[in-house]
Amino acid sequence: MPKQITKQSKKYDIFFRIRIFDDSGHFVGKGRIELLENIGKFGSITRAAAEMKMSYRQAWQMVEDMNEITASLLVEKILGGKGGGGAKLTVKGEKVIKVFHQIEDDLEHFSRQLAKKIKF
Amino acid sequence: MPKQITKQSKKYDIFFRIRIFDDSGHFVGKGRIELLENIGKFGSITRAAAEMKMSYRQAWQMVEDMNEITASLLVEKILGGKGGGGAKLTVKGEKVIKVFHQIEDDLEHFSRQLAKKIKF
DNA sequence: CTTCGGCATGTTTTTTAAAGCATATCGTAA
DNA sequence: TTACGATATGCTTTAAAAAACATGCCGAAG
Repeated sequence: MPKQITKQSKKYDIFFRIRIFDDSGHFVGKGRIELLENIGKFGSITRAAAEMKMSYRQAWQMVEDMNEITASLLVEKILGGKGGGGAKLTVKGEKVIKVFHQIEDDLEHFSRQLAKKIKF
Repeated sequence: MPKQITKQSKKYDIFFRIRIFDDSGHFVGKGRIELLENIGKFGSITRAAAEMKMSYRQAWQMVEDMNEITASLLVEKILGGKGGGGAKLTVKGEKVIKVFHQIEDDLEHFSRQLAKKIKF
Protein backbone atom coordinates (compact mmCIF):
# COMPACT_ATOMS: atom_id res chain seq x y z
CA MET A 1 0.00 0.00 0.00
CA PRO A 2 1.55 3.32 -1.08
CA LYS A 3 2.15 5.98 1.50
CA GLN A 4 -0.56 8.60 1.61
CA ILE A 5 0.59 11.54 -0.42
CA THR A 6 -0.72 14.73 1.14
CA LYS A 7 -0.13 17.82 -0.94
CA GLN A 8 2.01 19.90 1.41
CA SER A 9 0.01 23.05 2.02
CA LYS A 10 1.53 26.51 2.23
CA LYS A 11 2.93 27.63 5.56
CA TYR A 12 1.94 30.87 7.24
CA ASP A 13 3.26 32.92 10.11
CA ILE A 14 1.35 35.09 12.52
CA PHE A 15 2.98 38.35 13.51
CA PHE A 16 1.50 40.39 16.27
CA ARG A 17 2.15 43.51 18.22
CA ILE A 18 0.70 44.13 21.63
CA ARG A 19 0.12 47.20 23.75
CA ILE A 20 -0.88 47.20 27.38
CA PHE A 21 -3.19 50.08 28.26
CA ASP A 22 -4.37 51.41 31.56
CA ASP A 23 -7.81 53.00 31.81
CA SER A 24 -6.49 56.48 31.05
CA GLY A 25 -4.91 55.66 27.74
CA HIS A 26 -1.34 55.39 28.91
CA PHE A 27 0.40 52.35 27.53
CA VAL A 28 3.53 50.34 26.94
CA GLY A 29 4.36 48.58 23.71
CA LYS A 30 7.39 46.94 22.21
CA GLY A 31 9.18 50.18 21.34
CA ARG A 32 8.55 51.76 24.71
CA ILE A 33 9.76 48.70 26.56
CA GLU A 34 12.92 48.79 24.49
CA LEU A 35 13.36 52.40 25.47
CA LEU A 36 12.99 51.52 29.14
CA GLU A 37 15.58 48.81 28.75
CA ASN A 38 18.03 51.20 27.17
CA ILE A 39 17.47 53.79 29.85
CA GLY A 40 18.32 51.13 32.40
CA LYS A 41 21.36 50.18 30.41
CA PHE A 42 22.75 53.67 29.80
CA GLY A 43 21.42 55.67 32.72
CA SER A 44 20.25 58.49 30.49
CA ILE A 45 17.27 59.23 28.27
CA THR A 46 19.52 61.12 25.92
CA ARG A 47 21.87 58.23 25.37
CA ALA A 48 19.11 55.65 25.21
CA ALA A 49 17.36 57.69 22.53
CA ALA A 50 20.56 58.21 20.54
CA GLU A 51 21.32 54.51 20.70
CA MET A 52 17.92 53.72 19.24
CA LYS A 53 18.15 56.51 16.65
CA MET A 54 15.10 58.06 18.19
CA SER A 55 14.77 61.78 18.82
CA TYR A 56 15.30 62.80 22.44
CA ARG A 57 12.05 64.66 22.36
CA GLN A 58 10.03 61.61 21.46
CA ALA A 59 11.84 59.46 23.99
CA TRP A 60 11.20 61.99 26.71
CA GLN A 61 7.52 62.19 25.82
CA MET A 62 7.20 58.42 25.94
CA VAL A 63 8.77 58.36 29.38
CA GLU A 64 6.37 61.06 30.56
CA ASP A 65 3.46 58.98 29.37
CA MET A 66 4.71 55.68 30.72
CA ASN A 67 5.43 57.14 34.11
CA GLU A 68 1.71 57.37 34.66
CA ILE A 69 0.87 53.78 33.92
CA THR A 70 1.41 52.74 37.50
CA ALA A 71 1.02 54.62 40.77
CA SER A 72 4.77 55.08 41.02
CA LEU A 73 7.31 56.12 38.40
CA LEU A 74 9.02 53.70 36.03
CA VAL A 75 11.85 56.10 35.33
CA GLU A 76 13.43 58.46 37.79
CA LYS A 77 15.01 61.64 36.53
CA ILE A 78 18.20 63.03 38.00
CA LEU A 79 18.68 66.73 37.40
CA GLY A 80 21.94 68.63 37.65
CA GLY A 81 25.03 67.17 39.23
CA LYS A 82 28.45 66.65 37.78
CA GLY A 83 27.42 64.79 34.65
CA GLY A 84 24.48 67.13 34.20
CA GLY A 85 22.06 64.51 35.36
CA GLY A 86 20.61 61.30 34.03
CA ALA A 87 17.75 58.89 34.44
CA LYS A 88 17.36 55.47 35.95
CA LEU A 89 14.87 52.66 36.00
CA THR A 90 12.95 52.16 39.20
CA VAL A 91 12.16 48.71 40.58
CA LYS A 92 8.68 49.19 39.19
CA GLY A 93 10.19 49.93 35.81
CA GLU A 94 12.07 46.65 35.85
CA LYS A 95 8.89 44.88 36.83
CA VAL A 96 6.94 46.32 33.93
CA ILE A 97 9.60 45.18 31.50
CA LYS A 98 9.56 41.67 32.91
CA VAL A 99 5.79 41.36 32.86
CA PHE A 100 5.58 42.69 29.33
CA HIS A 101 8.06 40.17 28.04
CA GLN A 102 6.30 37.36 29.84
CA ILE A 103 3.03 38.23 28.19
CA GLU A 104 4.67 38.60 24.81
CA ASP A 105 6.23 35.17 25.19
CA ASP A 106 3.00 33.53 26.24
CA LEU A 107 1.17 34.99 23.29
CA GLU A 108 4.00 34.08 20.97
CA HIS A 109 3.83 30.48 22.07
CA PHE A 110 0.08 30.36 21.68
CA SER A 111 0.04 32.04 18.28
CA ARG A 112 2.69 29.67 17.04
CA GLN A 113 0.35 26.79 17.75
CA LEU A 114 -2.43 28.54 15.88
CA ALA A 115 -0.18 29.30 12.93
CA LYS A 116 0.63 25.62 12.49
CA LYS A 117 -2.98 24.85 11.84
CA ILE A 118 -3.70 27.56 9.30
CA LYS A 119 -5.20 26.09 6.19
CA PHE A 120 -6.72 28.51 3.74
CA MET B 1 -13.04 38.52 62.13
CA PRO B 2 -12.97 41.33 59.55
CA LYS B 3 -13.03 40.48 55.87
CA GLN B 4 -9.61 40.59 54.27
CA ILE B 5 -9.18 43.96 52.62
CA THR B 6 -7.13 43.60 49.47
CA LYS B 7 -6.19 46.89 47.88
CA GLN B 8 -7.82 46.63 44.45
CA SER B 9 -4.99 46.90 41.96
CA LYS B 10 -5.25 48.78 38.68
CA LYS B 11 -6.75 47.02 35.71
CA TYR B 12 -5.05 46.75 32.36
CA ASP B 13 -6.10 45.75 28.86
CA ILE B 14 -4.05 44.11 26.18
CA PHE B 15 -4.62 45.31 22.65
CA PHE B 16 -3.09 43.45 19.78
CA ARG B 17 -3.01 43.47 16.06
CA ILE B 18 -2.14 40.45 14.02
CA ARG B 19 -0.99 39.89 10.47
CA ILE B 20 -0.77 36.58 8.73
CA PHE B 21 2.15 36.36 6.31
CA ASP B 22 3.04 33.86 3.68
CA ASP B 23 6.68 33.18 2.86
CA SER B 24 6.78 35.84 0.15
CA GLY B 25 5.69 38.73 2.32
CA HIS B 26 2.08 38.85 1.23
CA PHE B 27 -0.25 39.22 4.14
CA VAL B 28 -3.69 39.85 5.55
CA GLY B 29 -4.40 42.00 8.56
CA LYS B 30 -7.47 43.55 10.14
CA GLY B 31 -7.84 46.33 7.59
CA ARG B 32 -7.41 44.06 4.63
CA ILE B 33 -9.91 41.56 5.93
CA GLU B 34 -12.38 44.38 6.38
CA LEU B 35 -11.77 45.37 2.80
CA LEU B 36 -12.46 41.82 1.64
CA GLU B 37 -15.66 41.79 3.61
CA ASN B 38 -16.81 45.01 2.02
CA ILE B 39 -15.96 43.79 -1.44
CA GLY B 40 -18.14 40.78 -0.73
CA LYS B 41 -20.88 43.04 0.55
CA PHE B 42 -20.87 45.59 -2.26
CA GLY B 43 -19.54 43.65 -5.22
CA SER B 44 -17.09 46.36 -6.17
CA ILE B 45 -13.66 47.48 -5.06
CA THR B 46 -14.63 51.06 -5.77
CA ARG B 47 -17.66 50.98 -3.50
CA ALA B 48 -15.93 49.02 -0.80
CA ALA B 49 -13.11 51.56 -0.73
CA ALA B 50 -15.49 54.51 -0.67
CA GLU B 51 -17.46 52.97 2.15
CA MET B 52 -14.28 52.66 4.21
CA LYS B 53 -13.05 56.12 3.23
CA MET B 54 -10.04 54.51 1.69
CA SER B 55 -8.61 55.58 -1.65
CA TYR B 56 -9.48 53.26 -4.49
CA ARG B 57 -5.84 53.07 -5.39
CA GLN B 58 -4.84 51.70 -2.02
CA ALA B 59 -7.73 49.26 -1.96
CA TRP B 60 -6.83 47.98 -5.38
CA GLN B 61 -3.19 47.52 -4.38
CA MET B 62 -4.20 45.60 -1.29
CA VAL B 63 -6.33 43.29 -3.36
CA GLU B 64 -3.45 42.71 -5.76
CA ASP B 65 -1.22 41.76 -2.87
CA MET B 66 -3.75 39.58 -1.09
CA ASN B 67 -4.61 37.71 -4.26
CA GLU B 68 -1.21 36.07 -4.05
CA ILE B 69 -1.49 34.78 -0.53
CA THR B 70 -3.04 31.53 -1.67
CA ALA B 71 -2.71 29.57 -4.90
CA SER B 72 -6.06 30.84 -6.08
CA LEU B 73 -7.52 34.34 -6.04
CA LEU B 74 -9.43 35.78 -3.09
CA VAL B 75 -11.11 38.43 -5.22
CA GLU B 76 -12.27 38.00 -8.77
CA LYS B 77 -12.40 41.03 -10.99
CA ILE B 78 -15.14 41.54 -13.53
CA LEU B 79 -14.23 43.90 -16.34
CA GLY B 80 -16.65 45.67 -18.60
CA GLY B 81 -20.29 44.70 -18.77
CA LYS B 82 -23.37 46.75 -18.12
CA GLY B 83 -22.36 48.22 -14.80
CA GLY B 84 -18.82 48.65 -16.05
CA GLY B 85 -17.69 45.70 -14.04
CA GLY B 86 -17.16 44.84 -10.42
CA ALA B 87 -15.44 42.44 -8.12
CA LYS B 88 -16.51 39.49 -6.04
CA LEU B 89 -15.15 37.34 -3.30
CA THR B 90 -14.19 33.81 -4.23
CA VAL B 91 -14.89 30.84 -1.97
CA LYS B 92 -11.25 31.02 -0.98
CA GLY B 93 -11.71 34.66 -0.08
CA GLU B 94 -14.56 33.77 2.26
CA LYS B 95 -12.42 31.07 3.80
CA VAL B 96 -9.55 33.46 4.51
CA ILE B 97 -11.92 35.85 6.25
CA LYS B 98 -13.34 33.08 8.38
CA VAL B 99 -9.95 31.68 9.38
CA PHE B 100 -8.61 35.13 10.20
CA HIS B 101 -11.51 35.90 12.51
CA GLN B 102 -11.19 32.53 14.19
CA ILE B 103 -7.55 33.17 14.98
CA GLU B 104 -8.27 36.69 16.15
CA ASP B 105 -10.95 35.37 18.48
CA ASP B 106 -8.74 32.64 19.89
CA LEU B 107 -5.98 35.13 20.60
CA GLU B 108 -8.45 37.59 22.03
CA HIS B 109 -9.73 35.01 24.46
CA PHE B 110 -6.24 33.99 25.49
CA SER B 111 -4.98 37.54 25.91
CA ARG B 112 -7.99 38.39 28.02
CA GLN B 113 -6.95 35.72 30.47
CA LEU B 114 -3.44 37.12 30.55
CA ALA B 115 -4.69 40.64 31.05
CA LYS B 116 -6.62 39.61 34.14
CA LYS B 117 -3.42 38.59 35.84
CA ILE B 118 -1.37 41.67 35.08
CA LYS B 119 0.08 43.06 38.25
CA PHE B 120 2.77 45.68 37.86
C1' DC C 1 29.96 80.60 42.22
C1' DT C 2 31.17 78.68 37.84
C1' DT C 3 31.03 74.68 34.92
C1' DC C 4 29.03 70.70 32.79
C1' DG C 5 25.97 67.68 30.44
C1' DG C 6 21.44 65.88 30.66
C1' DC C 7 16.64 67.20 31.48
C1' DA C 8 12.57 70.07 29.70
C1' DT C 9 9.90 72.08 26.16
C1' DG C 10 8.31 75.17 22.39
C1' DT C 11 9.12 75.85 17.42
C1' DT C 12 10.51 74.58 12.76
C1' DT C 13 11.83 71.34 9.22
C1' DT C 14 11.97 66.91 7.04
C1' DT C 15 10.27 62.63 5.97
C1' DT C 16 6.99 59.46 4.61
C1' DA C 17 2.57 57.53 3.91
C1' DA C 18 -1.84 58.33 2.26
C1' DA C 19 -4.98 60.61 -0.51
C1' DG C 20 -6.19 62.68 -4.71
C1' DC C 21 -6.09 63.41 -9.71
C1' DA C 22 -5.84 62.05 -14.43
C1' DT C 23 -6.45 58.89 -18.00
C1' DA C 24 -6.57 54.51 -20.40
C1' DT C 25 -8.84 50.02 -20.74
C1' DC C 26 -12.42 46.69 -20.67
C1' DG C 27 -16.63 44.08 -22.36
C1' DT C 28 -21.56 43.43 -22.10
C1' DA C 29 -26.22 45.00 -22.58
C1' DA C 30 -29.12 47.89 -24.98
C1' DT D 1 -21.50 49.73 -32.04
C1' DT D 2 -22.03 52.93 -28.62
C1' DA D 3 -22.38 54.02 -23.80
C1' DC D 4 -21.46 52.98 -19.13
C1' DG D 5 -19.19 52.44 -14.87
C1' DA D 6 -15.65 49.77 -12.71
C1' DT D 7 -10.95 48.15 -13.14
C1' DA D 8 -5.97 49.52 -13.87
C1' DT D 9 -2.00 52.45 -13.12
C1' DG D 10 1.22 56.47 -13.39
C1' DC D 11 1.81 61.10 -11.46
C1' DT D 12 0.90 64.95 -8.17
C1' DT D 13 -0.63 66.88 -3.93
C1' DT D 14 -1.73 66.75 0.99
C1' DA D 15 -1.48 65.60 5.53
C1' DA D 16 0.23 63.28 9.54
C1' DA D 17 4.20 61.77 12.05
C1' DA D 18 8.90 62.02 13.15
C1' DA D 19 13.05 64.38 13.41
C1' DA D 20 15.75 68.34 14.06
C1' DC D 21 16.75 72.69 16.10
C1' DA D 22 16.97 76.13 19.65
C1' DT D 23 17.00 77.57 24.32
C1' DG D 24 16.39 77.65 29.18
C1' DC D 25 16.80 75.01 33.51
C1' DC D 26 18.85 72.22 36.99
C1' DG D 27 22.19 71.26 40.93
C1' DA D 28 26.34 68.58 42.64
C1' DA D 29 31.25 68.89 42.24
C1' DG D 30 35.40 71.33 41.93
